[in-house]
This record gives sequence, C-alpha cells and structure tokens, in this order.
Amino acid sequence: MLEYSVLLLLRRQPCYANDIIKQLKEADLIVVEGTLYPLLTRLKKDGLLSYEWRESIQGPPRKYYALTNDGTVALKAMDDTWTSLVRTVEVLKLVHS
Amino acid sequence: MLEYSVLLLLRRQPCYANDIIKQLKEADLIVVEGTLYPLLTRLKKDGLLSYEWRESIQGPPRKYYALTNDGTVALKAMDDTWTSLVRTVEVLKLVHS
DNA sequence: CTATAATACCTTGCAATACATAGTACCTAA
DNA sequence: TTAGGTACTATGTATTGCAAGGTATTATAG
Repeated sequence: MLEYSVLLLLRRQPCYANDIIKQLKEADLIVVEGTLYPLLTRLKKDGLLSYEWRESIQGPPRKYYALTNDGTVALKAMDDTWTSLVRTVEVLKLVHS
Repeated sequence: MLEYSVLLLLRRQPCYANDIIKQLKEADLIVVEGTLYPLLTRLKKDGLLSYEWRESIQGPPRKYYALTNDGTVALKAMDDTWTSLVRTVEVLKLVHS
C-alpha cells in the first residue's frame, strides 16, 4: 500500500524524499526515512522509478524521483489490486454482518 | 488486512481453519495454511480469539475459533484503521490526479 | 578559515508477516 | 491393519517497515 501511495504521489510531479514524506503526512500516512529510502531504491532498481539530481537552494542536491513507463504500467496494476482488496473487505463486512 | 478479514469472518460464527480459507477464497482472497495457522495462533495468544474443540463427522477434531470481547474491541479499532487507510489512498488519488 | 547547524542521503540490525515445505496426529474405510 | 483423507503444527526464507546511527554537502556564525 505504501508503494502504491508513493507511485500515486509521483504521478503528478517528480519529488525528492522529504517532499514525499511531507505529502504522505498530509494524507495521514506517517512514514520515516528508514522506510522510504530503501523503498525508493527498490522501485528504482525494479525500473518503476527514475531520478535526476537537482541542486537545492539551501543544502546538498536532491534526488528527484519520477515515474517511468514501467512505473505507470505498474501503477495501473496496483489500482486494480487495491480496488480488489477494498472490495474484498466490503464483501466480508456485508456477508458476515 | 488479513488479520482484519479473519476477524470480520469470525464475527458471524465460529469457524475452523479450512472454513476460513474457503470463505476468504469466496471473497477473492487466497490464503494458505502456512499463513493462516500462525495467524490464528497469534490472535489466540493476543487474546482476540478463543477456540474450542469440536468433533468432525469425518477426520480429526477441529479447532473452532471465535471472537473474544477483546477481539470485538480490536475489530472496531481495525474498522477505523481500515477506513482511514482507504481514505488516505482516496486523497492521494484525488490530490495527485 | 574553521566550527556548527541544517539538509539530504544511506546503511545496518531487528521484528513482524506471508509463504513454501515438510511433518505429526487423528479418523474412517477397505 | 493399513491406506488415505483431514486437521493441525513446525521450520526456513523472503519481504517489509522501523529504529538508530552514519556520511556528505551547503550555509552561516565566530
């Protein structure tokens, strides 16, 4: 689900790690560095994300991650998976109430 | 989410492992023995489930698991957590579309 | 010029979860 | 008494998330 959330975020525009953490927090999802960095590295390794270095106004340069074509395809698949999971829970709620 | 699903199932009536696997499959959730048994043991250990042995028509006796009071309380909390997660994803979908 | 603080990225170790696989125990029927 | 089906259990592995600590770059204060 976190992977899915990150891809959703990056659909709009490239972001770097702290951007992502901040935006997830705005959606009530608390994620820390130790979780996000390995996740971004993994998604990059799997070809779903790419990154480019951009200089910062203040501080060291940042890795701005963006969706690749494969990432867009994977995101569509996750859309279906997520929808299916939500539906599963709905069914369980209804049938066993 | 699987934990949540199992508690939802057991809300209606006590079930044993194969019952649960079958009913989850009917809701399009594939779970295998190696996953479910440790999960049931854990929920029992945490006091969310109790079980009683019942004889079977054919084969060895079965452990029928049921929600405890603590389990019912935990289920309510999971309801909120799940609703929150679903809402989070909805927000991410809308804001970043 | 150096030291400090802030920012950004990365690594390591641990715990929890899910799976594959194999194993044990019980019951019925041939 | 043995074979097969059912039910429960145990072990090892991969993945995921977190805590904690570490490295590198930049700006600012002394």
